[in-house]
Amino acid sequence: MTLHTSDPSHLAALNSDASRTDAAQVPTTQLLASFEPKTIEAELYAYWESQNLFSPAPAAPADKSTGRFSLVIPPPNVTGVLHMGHALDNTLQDILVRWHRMRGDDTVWIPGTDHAGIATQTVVERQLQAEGKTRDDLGREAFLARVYDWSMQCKGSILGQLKRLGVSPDWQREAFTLDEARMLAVRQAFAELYKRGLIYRGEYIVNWCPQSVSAISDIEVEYREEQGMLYHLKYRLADGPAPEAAASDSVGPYLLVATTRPETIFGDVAVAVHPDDATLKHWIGKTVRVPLSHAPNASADESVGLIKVIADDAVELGFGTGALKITPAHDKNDFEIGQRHNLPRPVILDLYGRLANHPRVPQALQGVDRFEARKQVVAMLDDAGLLAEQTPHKHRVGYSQRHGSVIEPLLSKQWFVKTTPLAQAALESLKKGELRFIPERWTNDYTRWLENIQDWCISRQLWWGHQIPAWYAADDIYREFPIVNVDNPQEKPACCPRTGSTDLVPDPDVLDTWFSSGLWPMSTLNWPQKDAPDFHRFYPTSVLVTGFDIIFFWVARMTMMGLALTGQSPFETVYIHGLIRDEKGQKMSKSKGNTVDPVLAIDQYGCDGFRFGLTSLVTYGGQDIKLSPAKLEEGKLFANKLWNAARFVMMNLPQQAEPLNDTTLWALPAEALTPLDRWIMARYQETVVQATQDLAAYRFGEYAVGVQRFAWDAFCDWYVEMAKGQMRDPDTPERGATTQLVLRTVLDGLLRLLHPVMPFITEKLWQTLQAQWPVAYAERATHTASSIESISLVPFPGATTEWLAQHQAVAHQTQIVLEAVREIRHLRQNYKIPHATALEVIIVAPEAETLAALRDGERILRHFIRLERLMVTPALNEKPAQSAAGVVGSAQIFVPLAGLIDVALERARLEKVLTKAQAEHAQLEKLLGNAGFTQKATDAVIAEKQSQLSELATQVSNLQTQVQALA
RNA sequence: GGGCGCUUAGCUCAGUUGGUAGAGCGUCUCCUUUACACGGAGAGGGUCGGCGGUUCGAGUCCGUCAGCGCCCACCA
Repeated sequence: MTLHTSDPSHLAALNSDASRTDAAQVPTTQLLASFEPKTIEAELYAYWESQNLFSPAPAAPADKSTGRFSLVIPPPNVTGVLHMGHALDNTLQDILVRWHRMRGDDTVWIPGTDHAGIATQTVVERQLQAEGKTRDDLGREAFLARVYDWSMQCKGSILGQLKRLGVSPDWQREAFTLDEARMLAVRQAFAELYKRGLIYRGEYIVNWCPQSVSAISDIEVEYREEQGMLYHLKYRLADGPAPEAAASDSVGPYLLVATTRPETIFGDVAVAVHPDDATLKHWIGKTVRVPLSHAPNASADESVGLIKVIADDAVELGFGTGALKITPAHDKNDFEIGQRHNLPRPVILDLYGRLANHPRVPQALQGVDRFEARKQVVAMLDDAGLLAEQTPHKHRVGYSQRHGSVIEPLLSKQWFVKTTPLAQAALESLKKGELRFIPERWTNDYTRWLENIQDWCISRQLWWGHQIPAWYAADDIYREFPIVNVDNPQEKPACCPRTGSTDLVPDPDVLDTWFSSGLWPMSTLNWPQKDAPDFHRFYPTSVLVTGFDIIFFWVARMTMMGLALTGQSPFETVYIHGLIRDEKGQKMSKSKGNTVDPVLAIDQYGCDGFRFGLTSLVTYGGQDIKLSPAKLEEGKLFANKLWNAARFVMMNLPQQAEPLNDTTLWALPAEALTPLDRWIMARYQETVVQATQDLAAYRFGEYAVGVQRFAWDAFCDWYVEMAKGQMRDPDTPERGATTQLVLRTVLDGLLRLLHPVMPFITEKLWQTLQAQWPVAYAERATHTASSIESISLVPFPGATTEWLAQHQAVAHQTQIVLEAVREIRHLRQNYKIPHATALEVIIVAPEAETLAALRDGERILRHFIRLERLMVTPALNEKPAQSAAGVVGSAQIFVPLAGLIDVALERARLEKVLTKAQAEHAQLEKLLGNAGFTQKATDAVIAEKQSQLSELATQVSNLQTQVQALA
């Protein structure tokens, strides 16, 4: 079947095919005997997209009672590849979105991609490198054009992969963190925060990545424990003997200073000791000489190497030598100490991580890479007799998360966000209950981080990104006086307010990618554009679905920015799922080579099977997920099962033009229904209730597994099997039509229950069923007035609680019949009675209700068990001899097998069952005899225990009789 | 140094207001019955990591110990 985008209904084709078919011959026989996902996925997705099925109605519904559901996608990197984390994240979002859409909520899910500043720029720079060029060769404009082109090229690929997942975001609203609309938001946000003093420019220690030649933020640094060296260096008293003249340990006095980074000694401006350090106290105020400061260096000032010993309690007593060298430009802690003591801060490393051409640095070392310099400095120190000791030392080294290069703390002038007030607002909002985490425990991590937050360095010395909307007068060559057009952020400022100069140059730096990501829930809804209807209609969003790894990077930044700029938390709920790991529980990573490509998995298991398998692994506690192919395989098998169940139903349904109302079945009088009809209907209703509760509580795994159990166990294994009998029994032809009604109605509900997690197969089966015998729904999803025929737009099943209340007891009684079937099957298997042998079965049920249920269920028993003779009686004068026996509730089952059974074997088996029943009985008796229990337990619990006790008592006595009969 | 998570059947894991345990896979047995062998029927298998406490009652709450994993933190 070909789909034409202009064809309003692809069902039309289906219907017309069907109408040409002979009425007796149903079109569904065209469905293949096994489900082949590939044949339907692309076709249906194209159909959905062409019909704009994922877009909400043009305007918000006037009816205020309609629910609202909005969420934004965590935007994948535009040049990235879809991984399993995306697959899980987006599947869960899609489940929510499809569910809410079916419920008729005003639903939108906004898709998009992230420009991923450093990551993307790096890749393109590598491409250039391969061509023997640098970004400077191209120039800023040409380079950006090239990155942009490449990004757009990649975007199609990642979005295409996303579509393979069958997700249903509103593609009409697709956004990109670096597009025009998002740029408006970034500039507005920057200007507003700047105006309020929440963004500032200043010179501080930043994490410098010498490889990307840019600053990065604190959380982009990853610390690894490493085995390094701790060097003890001799800082001689300045007025002691001339140092380099006599390189020997005997020359003193000197102060021993411990450091892991001897190459930074040239940036030393002091040595600090703790004011209470008894052994070193007397050094305070003395002047010492920085080692090697006399190394040949023509330009060196004689006084340069002379530094003071100061007191500061940031020095940890008892660590190392007790003396700390202070290098304010190359260590955060030293920077702070330097500030307190008003010390200079010479920068002795350049932007590429080499020792700089600085007068303090010996000429021989200038331009030498930091790690090479370290080796050379150590050698020089050793030669000069200034290295007292070197010991192995474990310490943490910062690496760029992105590049893997060692991060250099470096004094640098950058833009920062003053985060403390923003974090404070976020914490208050949390306290007021405007935001909640699921699972709740993530609240702690979020809170702790916000409480200890550091200012956020947002400028990057890159080209790919949002250029910082600040300018400088052309003659302000050190960029000391930024000019931000706070009142008209989208425009370049007219002139410098200080000098009136109109010759302005833009700040060359760009913003951290997370700055624009932090605005995502607002910017995608077109904040701050005038009259942005989406913003008013969908902000704040309902839920954010993401992994815990970006709570700090992204979630916290969004809440801070959202609260600061709109006064509202950008979302009400944050649902945090676990990480997908490989089968051994290891994190998936490209370098380990243990990644699973979701697209390949979809090819292998089918999208629905893949989604189902993945979802069934999701736990409420948000545990990490070990991805096992077996689970995906199970999903695939389930899809196949569903497909075949539907095939069976369709093979047994008439071709009918007159629509069936979805309420018809539930209005039938009880007499029109068989016990198993009522049983499956009750089980269906229970499943609807449970599935709805699970989805509402974000229990994705329970939802999926719960519906699966109903589908497979209840519907397929019991009802469909019984339906065969009900439809083919010549004695009760009237049952056939009712059974068809049950099959059609329950299957329809089942498909709708599963649609959120298995969109393709349910759509295909639903459409095919509709073509054969349409169902008309009492309520229709309200989010669109369109007449598109899709399961996405019909209501998610609602429970008919009155019906359930009325029939539950009967359904429960029928359960006993099914248990009897199981017990008899068990006896047959236990005695290895061939399947072909018809059995004689005697059931003794003294209890009226059970007796009635078993008598009503005779057809069920006869259908599932090959019976020669069946007797259901309240009492028996004489116990059947030579019988296999069993108990179900208060009833006894006998299968006389004269001469066939092994008396000893049966007796042993029964005794085992008896022992178990007796033990349980004894425990219950003890419990009920315990005054503490009867006084404190609730009535309901006591009543339940009492009924269990009486049933067990009956079973015990029955079993005892049976055992005796075999004596 | 703080904080968090996990430890339940051979394997992978559920188990949300405490009422003596469940699923899937695997194992064993049987069945090609006209939706599906990508299937059906049945069986076996657990002192819920150790110890202690609260309680009439604990896999479930508290304490403690052990093992595994993760996050955060300026000991040079």
